[in-house]
Amino acid sequence: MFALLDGNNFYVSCERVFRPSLQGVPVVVLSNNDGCAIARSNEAKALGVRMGHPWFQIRHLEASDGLVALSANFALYGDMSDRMMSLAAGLGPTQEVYSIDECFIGLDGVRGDLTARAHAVRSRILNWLGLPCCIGLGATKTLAKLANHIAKTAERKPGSYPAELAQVCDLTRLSEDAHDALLATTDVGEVWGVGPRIGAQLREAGVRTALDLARLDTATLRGGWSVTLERTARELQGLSCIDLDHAPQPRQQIACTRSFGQPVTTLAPLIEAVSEFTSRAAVRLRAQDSAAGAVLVFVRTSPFRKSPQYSRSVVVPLAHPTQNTARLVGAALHGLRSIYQSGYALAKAGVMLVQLQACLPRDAQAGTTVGSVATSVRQGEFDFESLGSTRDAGHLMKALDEVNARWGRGTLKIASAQAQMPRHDEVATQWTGKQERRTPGYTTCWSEMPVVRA
DNA sequence: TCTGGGGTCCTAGGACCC
DNA sequence: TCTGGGGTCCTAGGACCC
Repeated sequence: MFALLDGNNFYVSCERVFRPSLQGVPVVVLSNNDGCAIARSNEAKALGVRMGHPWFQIRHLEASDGLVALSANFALYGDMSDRMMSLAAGLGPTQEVYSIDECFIGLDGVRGDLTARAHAVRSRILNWLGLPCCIGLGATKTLAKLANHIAKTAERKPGSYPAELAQVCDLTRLSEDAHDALLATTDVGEVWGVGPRIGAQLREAGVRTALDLARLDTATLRGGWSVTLERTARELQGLSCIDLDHAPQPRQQIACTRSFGQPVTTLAPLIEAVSEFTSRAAVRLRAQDSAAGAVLVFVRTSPFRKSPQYSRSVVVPLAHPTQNTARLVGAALHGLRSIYQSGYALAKAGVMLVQLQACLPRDAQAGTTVGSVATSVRQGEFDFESLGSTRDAGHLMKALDEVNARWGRGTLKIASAQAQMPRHDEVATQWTGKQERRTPGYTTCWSEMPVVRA
């Protein structure tokens, strides 16, 4: 048996904790570059603002309806998330943090009234942190997700579901008939694992509700769709197929990509941006103690513009897997130069560290054999391993990460990119995304902490 | 004028092998 | 005109998630 706890309109709720005047007001939080709405208060949803709605299409609501838009403050949301997850963990013995605003809790072995327990945890999170959340309980993860959807919808749209299911919905307490009746009033597209495409296909085939999907037979599911959807249908029937993942594996790839604040037409700002993206990805690479076997770089124009389109990517293999920022940046810039072409208004670039593997012991890492060099030369791989001593680089990276953790990101930077060009402020501001509505780092920056006056 | 970022899994099809 | 069968591995693309 599982619970799914999910923060309501999470980013907006985090902002409201520190600006109570935003309660009851339509609020959206915008994505990087102030591009799209990625979180919406209930009032903003009522105005018709969709998830991912481009800001330029809804900004007129600022004047007409008092819509407030804020730039995303991920440092704040991450910190508030850590606090919420700590309190959520009190619900049961095992926890899977599924995303920044939700977690699954394994409830096996928990005695007593689980519904009451869920209400208590929900109240604690609201009282101690100021964050509203909803909790769903079900026999499987998919049913817990569905229960959470019902708990949220019952709260937000009175009359859509029985009022007693608002905030905390425990499907395991219901009779079979009541359980089925709820599934029969839930659109199939609300089921976890059913997206827009599969949802449309299912409706086309006459499968309109969660109950319809639960009752589809195996042959139809495998023939018409995939094992993934079959698993989802089993889970809806109460047969647990997806385990709690309380010890997540290291990531298989690490990406850092950004849209630019303004179109970029020259190489210099690209070099700076790609160096920065690679450095950020490398920090996360070392945090999970992995090494990358290759670096992917891409640049592209905006698909929304009529101007000439250009989109290229390249994978640069490394002679040896590494977690050294200098080598990763070297590979990334090598790739960038190979795909860069002047004459285009580039809107976005990114770096992905791929072919990740667990870091080798230091001794094995330091060894470069004649045979491996010969192989890499023959295969045309670029040997960035020769850029510096591996043994010293490990200590250097550790120092780099510690200094930046202590004094803030960017205190120490790789100079390789900047050394090749004069430093002009306009170079940086060209690729840096817009963040015109950022709130303070209330809980993550000493100088921006809220001040309470008696 | 202005349209996010970061992941995972599954499958089909091509390359290659015998 | 006529062109096997079976297997593995890899990759690109599609679909999903938040």
